[in-house]
Amino acid sequence: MQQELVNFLEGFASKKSIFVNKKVFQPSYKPTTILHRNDIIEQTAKILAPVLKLEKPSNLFIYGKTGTGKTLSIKDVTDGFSKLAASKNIPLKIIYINCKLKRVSDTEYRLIAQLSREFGKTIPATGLPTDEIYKIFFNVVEESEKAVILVLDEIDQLTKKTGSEVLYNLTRINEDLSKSFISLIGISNDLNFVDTLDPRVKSSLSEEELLFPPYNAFQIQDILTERSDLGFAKNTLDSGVIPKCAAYAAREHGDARRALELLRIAGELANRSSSKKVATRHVDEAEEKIDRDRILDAIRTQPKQAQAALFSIISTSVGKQNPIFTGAVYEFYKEICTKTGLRPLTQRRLSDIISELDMLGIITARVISKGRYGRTREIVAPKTLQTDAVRKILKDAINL
DNA sequence: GTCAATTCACATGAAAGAGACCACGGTCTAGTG
DNA sequence: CTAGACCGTGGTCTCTTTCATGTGAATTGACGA
Repeated sequence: MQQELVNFLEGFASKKSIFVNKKVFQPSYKPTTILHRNDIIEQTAKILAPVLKLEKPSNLFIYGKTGTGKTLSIKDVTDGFSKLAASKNIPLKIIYINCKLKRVSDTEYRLIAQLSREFGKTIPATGLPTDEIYKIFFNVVEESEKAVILVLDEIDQLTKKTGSEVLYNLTRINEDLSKSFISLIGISNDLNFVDTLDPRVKSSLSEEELLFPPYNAFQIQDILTERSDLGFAKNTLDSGVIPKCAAYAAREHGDARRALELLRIAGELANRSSSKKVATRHVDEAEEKIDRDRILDAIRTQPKQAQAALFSIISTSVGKQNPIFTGAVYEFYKEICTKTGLRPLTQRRLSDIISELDMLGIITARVISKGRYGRTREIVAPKTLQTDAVRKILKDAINL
């Protein structure tokens, strides 16, 4: 190892870290007190209360933007109920499922299979007819008298992919159950989600609704202060740091998760640059780094075809002032494919890939009409992507 | 000059196909007592 | 006789292709002033 590096590492090891407990900044960390959510937690608990008398509570629908404490608050409430039920011997089963998890619970089959697994059944990942799975699930619920509360986080992801069929079946399953019942709690980031639902599902799912408002800058400051007292060593934060993180996050619709991440990265950057304190400039750097990392990560994890498409986009737009269009990208893309031996996709598919890349925030693409000269997507690759480093990553990825 | 019709270059939708997984049940095979 | 290997069938899931339809404004061309 190079002497320089050794020196650095020695210095690094002997120096005191700014952090005393990094875990408190992780999204999975569960604080003992949840700030600024008391009233909502109380309401939720009241709605669910009948379950303790083995009466079916109303289905509950919860919405609010990301990082507004939805998941955290609900988990807090349900944990409370679980404990209470356990101490009073109430047969209550609370199942929390995140519908976004790929290959676990993002389709009808997988969701029901996952539910059955929660009851201790072993279900193959695929291979059985869907109604078979429903039967298994039904039987295991009906096996003994019990109350089931089903929390479906990111429920919008589920219906986006599979339609509202599943939800309809789940809300209706109570009609056939005699000993037990299932209450649904749906959580969604998408405020308009309910309106896109099938009306039958809509009315039964949202018997009760709760909205999690975004945190304002002061509330985020409270949260950050609380966490940093736990996570950072004493007197390692410049006074402006927390307000700045809070301000950034409040601007992005009050996302507390993001604020915490920002603070953590800023701390890490300060650590690495071996300064004794976290300064506001570290926050700026952190903001930039998060952005960059997110995009690079997204690029790296894309499937090959998408990478080839992105490479075509970047290559065609490099050195050009004007935005480029789908047709040009597709021409270039076909060339790339013949060069690399990749099977070229149809333009139809490429069009979808481009809009997917846009959704991921990697590029900007919007549909414009050029009148007589047709209708197409105007694609802009940000300057930060038009670097040799990015192109190299992509080139390697598609073996060019 | 005005206005509706036309036209371009794709976008967008729906449906269906291909191929990878997988479970299940039946048949065959080889090893065991 | 039996455990395990080996099909064939039928199911899900993801990624694509195929076919069909939609779309917004620049351009065109007819019309009237």
